[in-house]
Amino acid sequence: MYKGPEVLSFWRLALLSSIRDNGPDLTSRQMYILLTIYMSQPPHTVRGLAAQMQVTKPVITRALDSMEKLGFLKRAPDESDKRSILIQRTVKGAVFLRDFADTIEDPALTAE
Amino acid sequence: MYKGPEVLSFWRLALLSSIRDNGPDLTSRQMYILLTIYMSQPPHTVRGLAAQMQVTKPVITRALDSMEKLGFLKRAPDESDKRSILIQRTVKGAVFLRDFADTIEDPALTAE
DNA sequence: GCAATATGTTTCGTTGCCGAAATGATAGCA
DNA sequence: TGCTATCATTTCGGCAACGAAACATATTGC
Repeated sequence: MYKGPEVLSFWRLALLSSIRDNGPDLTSRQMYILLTIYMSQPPHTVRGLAAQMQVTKPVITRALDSMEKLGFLKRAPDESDKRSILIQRTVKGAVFLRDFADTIEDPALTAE
Repeated sequence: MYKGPEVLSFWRLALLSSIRDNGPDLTSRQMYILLTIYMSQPPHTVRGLAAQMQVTKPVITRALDSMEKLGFLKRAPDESDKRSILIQRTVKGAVFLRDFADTIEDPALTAE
């Protein structure tokens, strides 16, 4: 585990790599949602994410809109409760996260 | 060093803590600038940061405006070249970063 | 001294996110 | 059947960020 100044150093270099990477720059909330979809067990719903993050549901809806437009995830109807939707992964989203992990893990990849 | 999925897990939990923290939510660029001011040797100038981050100068100017308004840093004139400014630390900025480090280091701090 | 260059800021128009409130659709319950 | 609650979305006005270009000021070089 990183401790003290180390964690800030890591965070700083990771940010720099990601800033220079010229990919779509997601907000913290968008990034957290994306990571959750890919790293945590389904099902994922708007209300579930909103509760977890302690934000309102429109925040989730809008973040999903943005990332669905990018092709990083997709919505699917929940047949057992038609008020709900299920948020699902896409290949493009998986690739994006894989690249992101590589980028922040090894800052040299985007060094000048 | 974190590797593979680990780095994403760490990043995800750190984001969640920071989202729930109810502090000012800085953009990636703002956060990187702030970390640089506090962790890297002065002098720090607009042009220097812009070059480092590979962004345009207005991006830096506006980020400095935001964070100066928050009291996280201050501008000081460079007497040796009056076209330049020097970006300096503040107590409030140091406290913010210290809290941020604590928060992302120990997600339990903001657990429900 | 004066044109060319460099620094940081401001302006312009655009885009995107925010919270709060209202809406449409579905489900639960009596 | 109706009433209420829940889920997600949309709307509204406001705020903040973006890139590109123009700007004011200061410095450099001929």
